[in-house]
Amino acid sequence: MKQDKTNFFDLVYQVVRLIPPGRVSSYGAIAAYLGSKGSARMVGWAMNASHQQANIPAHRVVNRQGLLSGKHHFPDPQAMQRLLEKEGIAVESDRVKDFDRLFWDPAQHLHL
DNA sequence: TGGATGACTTACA
DNA sequence: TTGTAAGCCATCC
Repeated sequence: MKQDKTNFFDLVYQVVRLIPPGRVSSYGAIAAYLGSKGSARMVGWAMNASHQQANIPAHRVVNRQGLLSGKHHFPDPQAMQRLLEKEGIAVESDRVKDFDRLFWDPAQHLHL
């Protein structure tokens, strides 16, 4: 692809794609991995564009509180929770249970 | 060019 | 604990 606009999205896609099944990550963690800690909003923005991208498990990306803040942006709000539960992630009240335990930090696993 | 928006985060009361 | 305010950077009009 061209990517002449920015590779920021592409970087986000790669990180999200690297999230292993049964694990979740946060916008801030991805943003921090990309080098812009305060650009957590951009990660969400990139996720918005990820809908046109394949193999982007956006359902594994939640906010710092473990809330499925992006579920409303899915074709079906319940699809996100269903996918998470299908991978073995417990979801309670739109919130990931044991989020601290299931949290997957890209900078930590990618050995940045 | 500039203001407004956004799937966030942190800090303070 | 919950609510409000500011910061952050890229995109859109």
